[in-house]
Amino acid sequence: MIDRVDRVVRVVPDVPAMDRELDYLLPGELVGPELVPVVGTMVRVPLSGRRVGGWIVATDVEPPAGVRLSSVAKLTGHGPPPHVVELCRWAAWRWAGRLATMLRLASPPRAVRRLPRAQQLGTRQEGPCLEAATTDTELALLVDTAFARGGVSLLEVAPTDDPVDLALAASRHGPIVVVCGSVALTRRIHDALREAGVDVTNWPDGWARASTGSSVVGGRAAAFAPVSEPAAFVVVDEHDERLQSESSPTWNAREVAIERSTREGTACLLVSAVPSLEAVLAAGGGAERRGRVEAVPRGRQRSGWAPLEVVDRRGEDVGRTGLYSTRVVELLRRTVDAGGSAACLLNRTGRARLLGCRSCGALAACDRCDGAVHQTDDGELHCTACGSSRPPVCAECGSPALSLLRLGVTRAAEELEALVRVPVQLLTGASEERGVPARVPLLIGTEAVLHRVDRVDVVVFLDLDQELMAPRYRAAEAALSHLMRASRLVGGRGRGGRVLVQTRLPGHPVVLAALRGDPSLLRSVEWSRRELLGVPPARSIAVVGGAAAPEYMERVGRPLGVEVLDPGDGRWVLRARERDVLLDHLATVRRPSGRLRLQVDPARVT
DNA sequence: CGGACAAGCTGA
DNA sequence: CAGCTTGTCCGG
Repeated sequence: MIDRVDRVVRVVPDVPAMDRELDYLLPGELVGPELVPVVGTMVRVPLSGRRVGGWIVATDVEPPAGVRLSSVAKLTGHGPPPHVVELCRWAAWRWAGRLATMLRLASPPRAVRRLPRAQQLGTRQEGPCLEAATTDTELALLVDTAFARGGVSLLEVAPTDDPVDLALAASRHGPIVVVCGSVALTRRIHDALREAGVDVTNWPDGWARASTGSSVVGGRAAAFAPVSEPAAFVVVDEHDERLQSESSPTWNAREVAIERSTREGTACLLVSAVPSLEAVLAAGGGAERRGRVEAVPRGRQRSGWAPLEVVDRRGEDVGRTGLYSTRVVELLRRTVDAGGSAACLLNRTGRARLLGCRSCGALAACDRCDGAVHQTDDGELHCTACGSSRPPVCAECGSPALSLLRLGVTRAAEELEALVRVPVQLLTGASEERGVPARVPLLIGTEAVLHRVDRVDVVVFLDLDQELMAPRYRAAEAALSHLMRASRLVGGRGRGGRVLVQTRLPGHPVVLAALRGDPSLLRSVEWSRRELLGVPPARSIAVVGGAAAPEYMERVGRPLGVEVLDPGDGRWVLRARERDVLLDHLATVRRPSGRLRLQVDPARVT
């Protein structure tokens, strides 16, 4: 053994709340041929009387004077390679999180004592087998252009284009890292690549093999895969909100892939039928917002969008006709009679979101806190604000006769059954059975329908306005992505299916974009709106909440170039035109002890 | 995070 | 004043 002399290493303990780096002696006898300590290696170290896990983040460091160093207790196994540790540092800065949190994401689920031998060159099957699997020349051309140009590319595809074909086309250029928000899709892509003879592993189970040069397919954390020099990072359905973590740090896999490809000089392919503004900007959009968007041929894109029928409800007496216009009832009847299937969408759970008294006209409110109440499936009136429940009678006059002013999907299902006179299946996020429900002629549900159903002939958005006007800054993009998914379900223009929307906003850019099958029609309008509202990606924001928020905000102070908004509800919003200005400042602010919720560029600001 | 230790509350 | 809870500090 060359190195019997104890060295000093710097370790990040796996205690995110600490957020510190500590130095330890590394006894020479721990170092064996299988596991040589480098930056990223996972260790166990003593920390105030106990042992905790951690990561080496620097070797051969000069320890500060006057501290008695403890020794590393154990080398646990391989960890994220040095360049991924650096990426984690960046991500911790980018989303004002702790390094240990990001390192956890990038680490194997179980200790990896030894790495499998790298695949021999030539073991990977290539050539004819793979070429045969990639029959889609238009997608292949799109991918080849992106590779030829390098850097970050946005590939705007049709709703009906299969990400599997795109991944196949990309993997002709070498090992790739595929990141997607949907687990089901992850499996499909992985299986298809393996079928085509690609050496591929899924994240994070195949963590160890990922570091030996194979392709990787996984969920959002796959952006931290321990690969070196892949041919490309491919972010599938880059607009998918599931690519972002809802809890802080609110890191986004698309942004991680973009940063990583820039650092490592590899290509990054952002794929979507409804590109986010973030992707357009990253692909070199600049001020004109056109970006280097590589789109499939216009005709192909258009034909991937289903024919859209817009039912303008402005002229109707909606108070009388309710949720179902005569046109919708007619279409559903005809579809079911012809042996087809239809799905209705209503993004409101329970029986009713808003109720009024039939005798005195009062709006139903909570008798404890005056908050809004909604009627749950069991008929009770439930208050979201204070959590109390009461029987469905008017709080003002005691009358049990309540009218349902805004229906929830449970009640909507009952009405639909009465109108069309066929059994209706209800499907919500709470519905238990996983996977695809039995094929039924008529289905009603929340957004879950779009994710859990494979194919239908007709999709009806009963209340598109609710989605268009939702108080979330991404509402318009989200609504368009729902319409896109609906197009996918009915199979685009060619299969005889259709999508129908009921709306009072027939001229809304989202509706126009879906009608023309051209998502770019939303982009410029949306950009101006984000500018106006001062939200991402036009501005960088940080939402500060939790018990320790006031003290944190005191420490934040009034930094130059950062706007501080105090809505007065114990939460603050920090806003900056220059992202670096905001994040560099946040990086200098010491967190107070206590609960602090810090969300940088969250998907919603509520 | 979790242990150590200090400061504050309670009961006889 | 013991015995317990609550708060604050700090770790190599």
